[in-house]
Amino acid sequence: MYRIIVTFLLIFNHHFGGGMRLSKYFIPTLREVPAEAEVVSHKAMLRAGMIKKLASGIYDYLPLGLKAIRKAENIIRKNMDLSGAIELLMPSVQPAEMWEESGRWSYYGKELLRIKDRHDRNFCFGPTHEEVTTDIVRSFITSYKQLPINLYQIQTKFRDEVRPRFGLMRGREFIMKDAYSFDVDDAGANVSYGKMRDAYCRIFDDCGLKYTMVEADSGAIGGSYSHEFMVLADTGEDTVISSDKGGYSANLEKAVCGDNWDEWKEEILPAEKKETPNTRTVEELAAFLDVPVMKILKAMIVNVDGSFYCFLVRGDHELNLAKVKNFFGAPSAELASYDDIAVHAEGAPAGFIGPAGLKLEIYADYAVRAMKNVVMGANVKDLHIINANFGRDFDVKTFGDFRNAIEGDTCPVDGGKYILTRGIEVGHIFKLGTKYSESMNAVYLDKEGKRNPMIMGCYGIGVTRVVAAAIEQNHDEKGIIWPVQLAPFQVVIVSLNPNEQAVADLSETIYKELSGLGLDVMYDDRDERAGVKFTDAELVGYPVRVAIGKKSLAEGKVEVTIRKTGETAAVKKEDCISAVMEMLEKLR
RNA sequence: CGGGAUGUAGCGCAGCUUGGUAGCGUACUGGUUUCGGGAACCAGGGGUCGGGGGUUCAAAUCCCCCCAUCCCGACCA
Repeated sequence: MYRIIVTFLLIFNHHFGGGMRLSKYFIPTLREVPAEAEVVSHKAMLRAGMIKKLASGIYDYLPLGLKAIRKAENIIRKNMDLSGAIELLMPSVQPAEMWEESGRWSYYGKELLRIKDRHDRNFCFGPTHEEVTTDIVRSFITSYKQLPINLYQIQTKFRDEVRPRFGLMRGREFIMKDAYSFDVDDAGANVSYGKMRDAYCRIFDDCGLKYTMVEADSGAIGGSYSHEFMVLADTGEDTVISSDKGGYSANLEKAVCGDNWDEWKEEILPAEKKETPNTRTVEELAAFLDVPVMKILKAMIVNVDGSFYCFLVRGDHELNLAKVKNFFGAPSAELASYDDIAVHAEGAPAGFIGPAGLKLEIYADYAVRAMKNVVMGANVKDLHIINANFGRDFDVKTFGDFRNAIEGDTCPVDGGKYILTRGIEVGHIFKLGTKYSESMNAVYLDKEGKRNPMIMGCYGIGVTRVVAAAIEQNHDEKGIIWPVQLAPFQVVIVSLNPNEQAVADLSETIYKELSGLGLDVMYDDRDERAGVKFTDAELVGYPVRVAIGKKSLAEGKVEVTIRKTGETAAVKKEDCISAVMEMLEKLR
């Protein structure tokens, strides 16, 4: 019996925790930051010896980095399994046929890394796995009785990003958890979606991260919905819009702007032409005329899938092309090129375009309707019209929500004021509908024996990005401050005088006891000076540090320190284990 | 893809203008002392100066081409 328990403990430790001696481990910390790193998490991961760059956007995961990645993966795996999703593993290299079938071989641009095998057949390195999953499901699932099903994997992906940057934050090769659900009908798909939403909340809670779930743009794929999970960090690449009343949050592309403007209380003035040489930007124009930027009517010519329209927004607002695209239900919308402007703007160069006299349909943002006595382009170089007014001087076909929200806007959902924060997109869940099931013929027979396409959802988490985001959110000038749940090692034992027998013995004892409890313990037994060990410990970011040295040991004590707060307690050596456990508990 | 910059020892940098035997800091190896907050001294090892071509008696340095890496932009006229 005893032997069985011991065996179990050994296995348990091997899989779920255990100790490591730093003298026998591999954490190549750097004293100086490689010049290539710009953002906090990138610098910290390089300095802490977690990653090494192999090529642009492609990194080695060194042991410490891999440990953190595995922690995140295990939290994700546990919650995915709990939600009823089933893990499998699909190939990273995929045949072009799959992608031709779904129509994405030509649609997907240069981000898709295409490769050929020795027989000159086309393959790609998978940036995502809708096609492959759909192929599996259509091969084996034919009846409503086998549905719903949700399959997921944790796999290395490759996207040949235009501009990889910020280390693991936007790499080309990265690790992703992706899940795909298949349902018999819309209601079922909504249930599957809800389960994933709940699982994602649990995952990011379990990771110990501060995050928010926001409504996201669902893009051109179906009229369904989508949510993003954002880890909040000042250094985030994305803007999160939320109402200060807490009733709404969304990303910038999606965040709704209301038709809730009061008309400006101004007397209507006669329109007048003004020479405005070299005022290409709104700021230059406003400065030249000495009027506020918001009095300027910004006119832009937009190429919506080959058709051209003019869009008007207030000078201090920005046009949101995603909203334009969705308004027309078009696959693409972009600002017109200079050549196209020359054709469609009556010869006026960019900067002097105005709605009056254009042979294009004019659309305007809601905020424009409230404007009075505006400055607009005269469609002639170096000429603007001041005191122009809607109805008298220009017309608009339709007003709509066509702009980016800004701080202080009134939220049309709950009436609060918009607040902008920065976030890092770590998860995205998506109701796909039948896009892939229809193009790839993933159908099932219902109770009546009729063929129906399955309703799909897809759900992604950037595992490596979660790790980077955790650092971005939790660090100080000394280094990383791991949330306990993601920490590669929860505790470090720093032996300050490894050559003193008493110190070495006690370090050894405490090390064995803590690792015996299933904790991930790093024992810094190196023959290094105290300063080196402390600095490394802070850089690597162990949540709890136990310092054992002859000075405090002379009084029978050791020091236990919390990385996050710097809080240190000198505890009796007998109480060390319980003090560590207590601190770890407090940090969870 | 456009603009800017950089490439010299593992890492951080100088040298380049004005061509003439490749340097500093740190890291690394050996030794002595030290060692509870990145130790001191002594002695060492380590370089296709991103690659190719050109000019020259002579190129890290000047010229041309290429490559790589980073930053900014590629939506606000």
